[in-house]
Amino acid sequence: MLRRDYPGLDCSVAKALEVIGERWSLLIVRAVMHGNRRFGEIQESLGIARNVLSARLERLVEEDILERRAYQEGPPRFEYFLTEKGLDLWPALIALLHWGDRYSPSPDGPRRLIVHKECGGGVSERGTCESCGKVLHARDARELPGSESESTPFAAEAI
Amino acid sequence: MLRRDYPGLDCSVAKALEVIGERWSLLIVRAVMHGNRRFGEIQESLGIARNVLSARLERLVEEDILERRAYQEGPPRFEYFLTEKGLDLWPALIALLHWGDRYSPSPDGPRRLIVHKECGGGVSERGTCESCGKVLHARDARELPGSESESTPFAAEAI
DNA sequence: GTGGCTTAGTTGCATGAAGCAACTGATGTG
DNA sequence: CACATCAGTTGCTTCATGCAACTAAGCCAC
Repeated sequence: MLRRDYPGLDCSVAKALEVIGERWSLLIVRAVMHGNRRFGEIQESLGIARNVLSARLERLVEEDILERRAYQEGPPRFEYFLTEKGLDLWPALIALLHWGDRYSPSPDGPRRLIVHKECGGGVSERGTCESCGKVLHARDARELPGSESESTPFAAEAI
Repeated sequence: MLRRDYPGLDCSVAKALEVIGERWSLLIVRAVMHGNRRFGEIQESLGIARNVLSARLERLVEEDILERRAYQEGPPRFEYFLTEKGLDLWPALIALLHWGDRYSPSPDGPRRLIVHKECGGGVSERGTCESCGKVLHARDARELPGSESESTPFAAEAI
């Protein structure tokens, strides 16, 4: 990507893309929302090269989108959590997810179903609950297995 | 970016990013929404290298996000317009714009103001009208000058 | 009709990011 | 002691990006 910034552009979309527009960045955020917290988990779930993941995590922590917390001392080991700033990417992710679903659909329907924790209603393209109509945020939603089954807290204890 | 695809990832966000996740792609879509239709206009408004713009436009046309239309024969000249698929990126762009605005604010308030054409109300992070509450789409909104003044049809005649 | 201007690209080259595989370092297990 | 695990780091190759210069095709003025 040569440079990650877009010099001279006074545009909020460009500012956002300077932070999360690099290859893999947004997918890492999504992986963490999905419940992957450790280096190895994220690496495996995305199939990203380890050196690239290392660089991206460092930058995402620098940008205050992820937080790195030690979960043991022995050999120091860390987990990555989303900050508020990171969780606030949820509406953008939901919009992209719906767009991807609409225009590159998988043969067996939506790959994963995001639902409102409280009432179980589907989450619309705009991040609102299709059943109760509430405007949702990252912590209000969780992910259902869809076709694959795995761990499924969409930002459940993401903090 | 080496590869633009994310092989092996069964995720709608990844599918979306395979199409519009390359450096510059989303900014080109935004530039066209903003009213830039010609090669030179887009190039100048973004400061992108001409060969890269050429490659991106070709791909966006291939992916049916932009449509290339001749506006003269003499020396063949073209303009680029958004398709429905391209216009449907609006909610994602709005979400990113708000996120960028919140976390990389410009010193003099929002860089550009997006408003509901019909009633003049502001457009929320979710792409709804803050005044009348309607769920908006690309064609329902337009852009106000903000701090800079320029042409301002946010997808006004984007088709 | 020759030189210059505009528009929309294309070509060639230097740089640097991404991918891959192998390695490190600290620790825990049989 | 040998081996495995986890979280990276290092070295190397390949391909995308950015820059600048060039092409092409018509238009305009003198």
